[in-house]
Amino acid sequence: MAVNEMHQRVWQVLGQIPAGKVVTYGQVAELAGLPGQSRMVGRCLGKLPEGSQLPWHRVINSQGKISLPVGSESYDCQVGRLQEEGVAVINGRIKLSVYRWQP
DNA sequence: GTCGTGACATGCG
DNA sequence: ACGCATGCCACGA
Repeated sequence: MAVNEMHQRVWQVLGQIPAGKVVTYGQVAELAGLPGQSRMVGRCLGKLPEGSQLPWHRVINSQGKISLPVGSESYDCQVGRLQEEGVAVINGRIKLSVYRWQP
């Protein structure tokens, strides 16, 4: 089944994201070889184990915002980590023009 | 086996 | 800038 393989692709892409940078779901999907299937990326992250060690917090939507519900632990965790890595999060928004990782 | 939902993206009004 | 509608695919009820 290719599902497992595409998950692997996604994990690998996440690992390539440098600290202090962020990427959109579409970007990850494209790098993973799944153009247009950004939903799969998001679904994968949701299924991600807690001790996966993958920098899922560097993945945001095309609007430069975090897709998680505001007030949830994941959201808070993501924002905190991003800010620690030097990413400015203003009003829950990130400047993609500055922090977007481009390979 | 069908239906609805989801950590999305893009286009329109 | 914002909300609504459509497309894409996998998964659970």
